[in-house]
Amino acid sequence: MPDVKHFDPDQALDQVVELFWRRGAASTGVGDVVAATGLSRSSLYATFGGKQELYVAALRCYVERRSGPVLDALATDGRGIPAIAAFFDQLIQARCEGPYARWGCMVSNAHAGTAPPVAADGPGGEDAQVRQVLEQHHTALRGAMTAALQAARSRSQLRSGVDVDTSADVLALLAYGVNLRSRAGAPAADLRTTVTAALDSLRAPDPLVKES
Amino acid sequence: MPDVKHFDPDQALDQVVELFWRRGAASTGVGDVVAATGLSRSSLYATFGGKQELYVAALRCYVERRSGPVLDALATDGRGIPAIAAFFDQLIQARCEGPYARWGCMVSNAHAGTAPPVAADGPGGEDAQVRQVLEQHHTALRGAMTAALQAARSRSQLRSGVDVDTSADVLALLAYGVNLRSRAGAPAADLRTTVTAALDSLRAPDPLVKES
DNA sequence: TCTATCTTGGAATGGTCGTTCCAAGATAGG
DNA sequence: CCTATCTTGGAACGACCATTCCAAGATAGA
Repeated sequence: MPDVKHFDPDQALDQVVELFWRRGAASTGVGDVVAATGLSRSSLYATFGGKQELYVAALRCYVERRSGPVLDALATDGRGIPAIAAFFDQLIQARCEGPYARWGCMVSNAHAGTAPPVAADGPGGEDAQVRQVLEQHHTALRGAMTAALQAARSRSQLRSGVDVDTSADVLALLAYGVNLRSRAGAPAADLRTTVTAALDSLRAPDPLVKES
Repeated sequence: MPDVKHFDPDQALDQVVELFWRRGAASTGVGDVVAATGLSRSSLYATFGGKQELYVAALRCYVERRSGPVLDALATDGRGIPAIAAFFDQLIQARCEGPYARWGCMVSNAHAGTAPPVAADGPGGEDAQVRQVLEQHHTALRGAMTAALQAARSRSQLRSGVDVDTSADVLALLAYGVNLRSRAGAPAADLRTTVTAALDSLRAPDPLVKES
């Protein structure tokens, strides 16, 4: 009997993601969302709730549809260190060129744009859901790095003494740094040099087949 | 003949720094600044100009008075890797405990809270001054890391094959990651383990004095 | 086709934003 | 003490904010 929605919420959410990703939650008004999606305020509020819920939905959408596939690819890629290098190459390219150049990572941006977790800030805290998504994403990132490093270990690509778990943490923090600096305009070449150095520090030296 | 200011602008700026540092520029209103400093709007605007100029002044103040001394200490400390380890220890402690716990780093936060540098965004861009401070701080951070690593090299603390400049970049990006993750609530112990692993990957292995 | 039910456009609301303005207060050279 | 000049408190302003509301439109089962 009832009427049906005149738009696709998933597609609308994709546009909202791009807004919040580029400009951040605090600097983006509901009016901007209305203008970008073409929806009316009524549909927006009926479908997603208020601005905060819309932001959380967009952040979840980013994690699931943008980060998720890339991290899954890294986690299941069995090549080891080359897979990690490819991941960072792809990351730096996306952060510095193309339609999302200089937008950073929506999750990294959210780290800085979300209120700090103060004590006695029970699950009622407005940003508690945001922090939960941040934690979920961090776990996924760490997990993907760990899997890739385990593959590297099993292929004897790792220098002796390299610990897989803590090295995964180092690479994860490095990714946050890349995301942050790319948003400020860091040259892609610099970022590439830096992550290459980090990966080289994990790699086992070539079994000296050639020397010059 | 004229009247003289009834307050100390430098001290007021310190309070403003704490506001913008904790809550970010977009989420902090001029009313909040008035409440925190006790100044009137008139004095505020007469002394610092509008909100954006006030934020830039606060960011510069943070870089000069908070980051500056710590980076200088790192750059002139001649101990090498122990100096870098001490720097990160101090950083993580400040980021996770005490009065500024979970505030992150104001500069790192600014990376995410500032509009991306779009093309044809001449020096008139509103956030151009912010990005300039970001770049200045990044250069100082890199420089301090480089100096410390050079000290480490001259003390033969570095593994052979470690490049000082690119390793400095890696450590700088790592610091951004620490700042970001600490704001989201990352445990200090985890961060410490991670940076220790990163430093270990640079360190030359102990001249096997003992084996077990 | 009729109608109950949902959606949609857009006006309206109360609050907050950054900024301006001015009368009253404070200062220090004359 | 006087007064030119700056500072201060706080009211006032228009723009914008997130949110609500309602009449008009669209839908699909009966």
